[in-house]
Amino acid sequence: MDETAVKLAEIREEFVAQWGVMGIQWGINRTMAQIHAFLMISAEPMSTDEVMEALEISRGNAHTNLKDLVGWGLIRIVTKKGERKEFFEAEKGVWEMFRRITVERKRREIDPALAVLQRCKAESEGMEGRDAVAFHEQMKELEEFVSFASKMGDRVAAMQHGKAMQLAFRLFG
Amino acid sequence: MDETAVKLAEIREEFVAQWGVMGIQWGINRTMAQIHAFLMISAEPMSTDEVMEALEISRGNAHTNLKDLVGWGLIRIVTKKGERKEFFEAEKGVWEMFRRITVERKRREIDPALAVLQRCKAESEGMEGRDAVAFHEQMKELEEFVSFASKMGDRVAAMQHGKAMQLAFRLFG
DNA sequence: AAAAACTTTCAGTAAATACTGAAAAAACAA
DNA sequence: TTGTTTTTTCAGTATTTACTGAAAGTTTTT
Repeated sequence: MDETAVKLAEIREEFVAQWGVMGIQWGINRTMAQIHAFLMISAEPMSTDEVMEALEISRGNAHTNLKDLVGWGLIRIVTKKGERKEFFEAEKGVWEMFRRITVERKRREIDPALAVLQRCKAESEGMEGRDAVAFHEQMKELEEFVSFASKMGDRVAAMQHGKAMQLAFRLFG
Repeated sequence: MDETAVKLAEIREEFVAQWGVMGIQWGINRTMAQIHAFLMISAEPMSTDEVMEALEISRGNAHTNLKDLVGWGLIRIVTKKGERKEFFEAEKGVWEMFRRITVERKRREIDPALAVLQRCKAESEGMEGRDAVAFHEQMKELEEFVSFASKMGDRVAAMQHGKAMQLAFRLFG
């Protein structure tokens, strides 16, 4: 292996390691972020065994996190002809990644919160007294905002890369 | 305490509890989310002791999470004349809350990721070979997108409620 | 059918995170 | 100054989350 190849391998490892550290701050686990990083910079789809070896993790850990990433829509399972095992390939397009993260976060974080707010709003509807009215009003404002955020998420997720960027630049470019 | 007051107390407790559950899914801790919920629906600023009592948590826990919330800009310290202790009051406006969360998340999650990407991009600059070029290209695309997201965050955070809503409705209303 | 290749689950363990309660430090009052 | 109130820190503990390695399950091949 020549000098350049060694250097490249180092940078790639550094990227995977650092992306893992980021993962912790994003509230997803380190391994999941590392696997995602590893697949993002892999030219070919990788098998569970290759992931295990590259990150020095157990089969169970690799399996669980690979399947979680599939659940997030950030990687997909592919098969190679003549091979029996599953290979995993990352979505590489940044806009598509962003779209899928938006969809999932909305589903996991926004919508459940909205349900809580709607229930609290409904249950305090029509109650009398300063405190009750103030509570109801607060729930209403939160609900309206989160509901709006939820709709925005849908709209953004429905956009094509080109259209989205065109719009973004028109606003802020 | 009349029936309505009992009912209200129940809904309020339910809201605090559920907001805590949400907190876990958002990657912040349960107690922090509960304190935030409690202060959001409190008419008056609350002392550490009142928070401890309401949520049945220790002084250390209350203290740490109150100070973390201050760090997020979601609550502020206020003093009452004649009282020596500190009281805490939540920012109640939804847009202002959103703005502060945006600012902090950018600072804690986006900007560090951007730094990683910029470093990886710079270190693979000008390297030769298919793999190196592909890696550099991927870093470049990620960096450009995250950099753009970072700028968007700044713009949104700088907007006043009215302007933001006006814009949002023009786009998606 | 049995064997081989591969995937999934899970009990046990390791590591990270959150919380308590009490002691130390700081701020203020007498 | 000394005593009182309030805030902050932190060692020890509890709880939660992540990970391992091996067993069980599944699919495909022979």
